[in-house]
Amino acid sequence: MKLATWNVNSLGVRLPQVLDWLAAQQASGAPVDVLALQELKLTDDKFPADAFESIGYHAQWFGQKTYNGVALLSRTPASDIIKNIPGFDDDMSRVITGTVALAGALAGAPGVRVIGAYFPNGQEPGSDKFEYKMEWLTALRRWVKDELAAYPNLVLMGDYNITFDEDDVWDPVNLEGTIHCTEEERYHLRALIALGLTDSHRLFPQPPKSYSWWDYRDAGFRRNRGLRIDHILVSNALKRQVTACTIDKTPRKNERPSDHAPVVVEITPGPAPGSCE
DNA sequence: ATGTCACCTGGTAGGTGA
Repeated sequence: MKLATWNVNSLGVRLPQVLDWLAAQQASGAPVDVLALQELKLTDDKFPADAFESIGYHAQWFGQKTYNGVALLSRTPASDIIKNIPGFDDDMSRVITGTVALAGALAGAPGVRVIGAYFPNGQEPGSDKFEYKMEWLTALRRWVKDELAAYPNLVLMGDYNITFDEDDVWDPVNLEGTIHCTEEERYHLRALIALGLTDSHRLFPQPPKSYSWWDYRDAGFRRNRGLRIDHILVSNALKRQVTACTIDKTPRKNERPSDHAPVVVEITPGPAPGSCE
């Protein structure tokens, strides 16, 4: 089972690239089962559900004019949809959650709870937007704790706008303490991990200087001046079944690319707990 | 050393957010 997250920086602009990418994955023999999209930048009435349906995907979406906006695409329908963080009043569309069947699992096995999220950017430490980011992170953690208790198979993926540590930063010395790299943000990221989640990326050997975002300015991608801010966190129940995690830089080489690359995990259901190996 | 993109409003650019 393949799950992915991609901040497309305007689905209106990037739709052809998303369709192409999904088709290429399909052609490779390992189609994406679930894709979380961020920064749709379009209202719900403009969401191209037909285009996704025509290539075999169900969609759930939560749009917003100009900014934000998230969606979940899945090859089987998602159920129990939640938009944003329950109990946290927010006028931005940042989170969409649903349950999908665990492909390859035995019939009747519990599905996977998938949370797709576009974390606040935060602009700069000390700003109002940074304060909002901190409050949002606190609310997210409180809610994810409850979701984990209800759904042991859980994936939290999206654009976190936070690096874990210097390995996620192209210039850790000069960017220390700047947005995406502050101790306050990283505290919240570690606190999510402490709920019982694992960073899929670090379960496997990865190329050095692996990033998921490169600034459009200053030829950031060509010079690999990037940050790893897009993450796929998996619950402990799923961790043993994660068999791969990669950042696919291919779409970043397109004409008019998003500034983010998709991050992809493979989950291969093992034997049911208690069964003989 | 330098270097962007997308979207809005309200216009034939400027502002905002990232």
